[in-house]
Amino acid sequence: MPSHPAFELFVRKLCERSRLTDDERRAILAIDGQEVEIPPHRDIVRPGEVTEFSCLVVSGMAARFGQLPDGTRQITAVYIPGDMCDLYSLMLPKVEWALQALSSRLTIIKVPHRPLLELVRAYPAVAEAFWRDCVADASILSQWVVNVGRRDARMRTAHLFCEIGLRMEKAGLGSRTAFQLSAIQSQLADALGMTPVHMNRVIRALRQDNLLLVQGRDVQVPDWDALAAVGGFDGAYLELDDRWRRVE
Amino acid sequence: MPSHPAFELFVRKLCERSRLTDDERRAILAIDGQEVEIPPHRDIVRPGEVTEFSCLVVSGMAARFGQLPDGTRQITAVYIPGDMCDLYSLMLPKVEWALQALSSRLTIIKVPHRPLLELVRAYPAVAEAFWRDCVADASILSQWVVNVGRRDARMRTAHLFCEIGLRMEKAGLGSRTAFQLSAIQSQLADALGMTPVHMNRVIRALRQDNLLLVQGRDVQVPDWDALAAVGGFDGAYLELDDRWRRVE
DNA sequence: CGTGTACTTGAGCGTACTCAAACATAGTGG
DNA sequence: CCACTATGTTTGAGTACGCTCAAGTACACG
Repeated sequence: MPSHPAFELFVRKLCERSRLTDDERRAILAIDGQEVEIPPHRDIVRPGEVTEFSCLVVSGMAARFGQLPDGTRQITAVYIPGDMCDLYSLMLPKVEWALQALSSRLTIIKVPHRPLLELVRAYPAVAEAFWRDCVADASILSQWVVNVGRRDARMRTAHLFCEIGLRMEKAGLGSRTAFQLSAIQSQLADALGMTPVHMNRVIRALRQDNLLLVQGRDVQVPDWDALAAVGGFDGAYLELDDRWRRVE
Repeated sequence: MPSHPAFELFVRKLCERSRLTDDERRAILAIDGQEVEIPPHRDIVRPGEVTEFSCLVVSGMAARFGQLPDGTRQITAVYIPGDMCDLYSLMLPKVEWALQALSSRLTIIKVPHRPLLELVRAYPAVAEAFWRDCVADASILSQWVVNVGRRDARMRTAHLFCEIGLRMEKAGLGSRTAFQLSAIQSQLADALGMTPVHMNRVIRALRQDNLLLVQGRDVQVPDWDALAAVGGFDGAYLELDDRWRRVE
């Protein structure tokens, strides 16, 4: 019986960073959960909640965000198919952020914590692989702070599109120069710490410079190196290759 | 033979979030490393480097930061005594950030990865405790993004001082209303994504409102609740209590 | 007593914000 | 087939927060 494609994608990503035996891989693929469709604007998990599952993205995109008392939101992570959102919660089930659909159509698999915990306790190598996945997520988060804190709106935007493009390409969902982005401008603004109006102007400016063409879902990058230069982008932080992984 | 106080502090922090047996605690305390003093403005680790140790802060403060091509810096984490900086690097030895002294006097213990790895492989509960520590660090990082992305300079500053105060108090290094901060204004500016000049004005304004008194190393908070209100601070994200930790 | 480091203050400017409205586009029901 | 509605994008005008450049002050240290 073939396992779910999203799990295959997830395991493939893990194996890019960690060395897993066939046995361990099979053990991960044996896990399953409830596949659900999430309507837009509804929280999958809410801040302060104690969760009992992590979410594997099947199709569409999800985002993790923090919220201020006045309702202002800041997206702190974007998840694409094959990403296990909130793997963190396996170690700290009380989450301090919200998880929401970014796209109008999001399908996820709710993976219960219990079998995941049994898995990491049976296979230490899997525990390390999951831990490493969390660390890679934190590496992206760290870059996000730099992005929001020290780059201007134009650089920030270019940087985000480079990151998402590269991640989509690595996941086999289009190329870095042409992919589907299921997020509207005001959500991008929430990710980059700016207002929707200004977001619009920046995207427009990038389009006029022929650096970035966003039309509805479709994103096209005529000259990727140029966009990367504008964003000061260096993809090393994504930790997507295993050249320097510990192998002992 | 008594172990180093910094290790005691580290283990105490771990135990606030994770359940460890005496045996496991002793195993962690048995680790040691080289104690070194780090002069200011010198990197402990540099981006792109492959590290072979993590750093346990003994005294003073350290910071992790990202750097832009033009040399602009953004601090993404602040570490106080008892914190194991860069525990991340145990899983991903090639680091994408720099680690530097924040204070003029920083003493750390360079803890080699090898014994740490042997430890986590011998004691799965220790691996989980370390993993959980990384997740808590990421929780702080996530809040940092919200702080820099969506709060104005005044809120941001108040929030940072609330966070550091609370962490210092929990570590037994002063109270949230009176502690020693070994960072200069331009470093605070690097942490909050603003210029040193503006940082100065904001601190000054907070002082005039009798919310925050910073004088040299000394930080005093006349009315902590008021400062927390200004910063919209809720300490839950620090994950410093174990009420909701998984105990199974 | 000179030098270096950190802090303080001032003036002018620009990026990004706010408020507001117009314009697409797609879906829905009469 | 055309209002009608909802959602998202685009544009304009005015404002302000935080930046830059620049100078001056306080204090520690050799």
